[in-house]
Amino acid sequence: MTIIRNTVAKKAVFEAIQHNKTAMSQTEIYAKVNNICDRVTVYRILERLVKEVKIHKIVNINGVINYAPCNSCSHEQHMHHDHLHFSCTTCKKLTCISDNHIALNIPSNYQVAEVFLTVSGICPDCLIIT
Amino acid sequence: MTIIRNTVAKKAVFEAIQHNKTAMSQTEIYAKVNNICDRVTVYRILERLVKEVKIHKIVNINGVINYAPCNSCSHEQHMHHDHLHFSCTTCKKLTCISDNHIALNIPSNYQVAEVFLTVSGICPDCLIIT
DNA sequence: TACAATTATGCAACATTGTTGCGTTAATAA
DNA sequence: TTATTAACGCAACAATGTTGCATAATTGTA
Repeated sequence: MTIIRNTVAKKAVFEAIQHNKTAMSQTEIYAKVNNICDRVTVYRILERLVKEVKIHKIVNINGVINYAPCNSCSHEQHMHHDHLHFSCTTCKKLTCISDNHIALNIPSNYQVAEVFLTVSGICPDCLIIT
Repeated sequence: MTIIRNTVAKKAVFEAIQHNKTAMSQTEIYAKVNNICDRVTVYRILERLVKEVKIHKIVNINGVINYAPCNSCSHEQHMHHDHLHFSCTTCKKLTCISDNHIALNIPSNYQVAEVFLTVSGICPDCLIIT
């Protein structure tokens, strides 16, 4: 059994994700914990936090992977609840709107792990500017 | 007004996408139309086909953009119907399962363009192997 | 507190995916 | 058949993510 270490960089990365309104990409996270560690380390920390189910991955409509805190969901819930996300085509920000419970009709020969629901469009902030 | 040209490479790319069961990435599409054109040209053709609403983009859970034919949906429908996709964590293949009509609760200050519904897990083919 | 075990890190180098500029080629209308 | 210009090829670049390996740092235990 491996021992999980709570390093300075890991704490910083986790807090950065927790205190942000929108989901962040590795680039944004790296910028926020500026100089605390190498960029590769950020990738490895994110990988570990996902494995520990403290954060989760969401892909925005451009294919960039974003990370959001995994509050309000226990380990068991995590695998089956439905995330509703908004991916802004203007500012590229990814926002978790809420948890929606959606009835899906998935053939029984598919083994479902997670459900991602992403809505693209223009977010309130960008609508104001335009 | 710009004139749309139907080139040899464009036809080949479109047919490759249409005749495939699963959605394909640029890399897979380029391999399938082998030597017919440059890799950059494939990107540009895909961009045009999306604009012409002949194919649509879907992002798999790893952030790779995939392309699927846009059958059974007119230009107007396209922007508003809900695509149900399965993204396999094993083989990375992206499959369109069906069109589901889903009731979403999106705050009115968000301007919705498209809805993407992706389910991750293990597809039937990979379940057999394991 | 000091030490040992091993997790986590930094650096360098690489892989993949996607983009841009520009000169040339080829599809289409007249 | 020719003119117009959309589409292409090539080269170079940019962004994102990955791997290997030597070194540093965390944590349980003595």
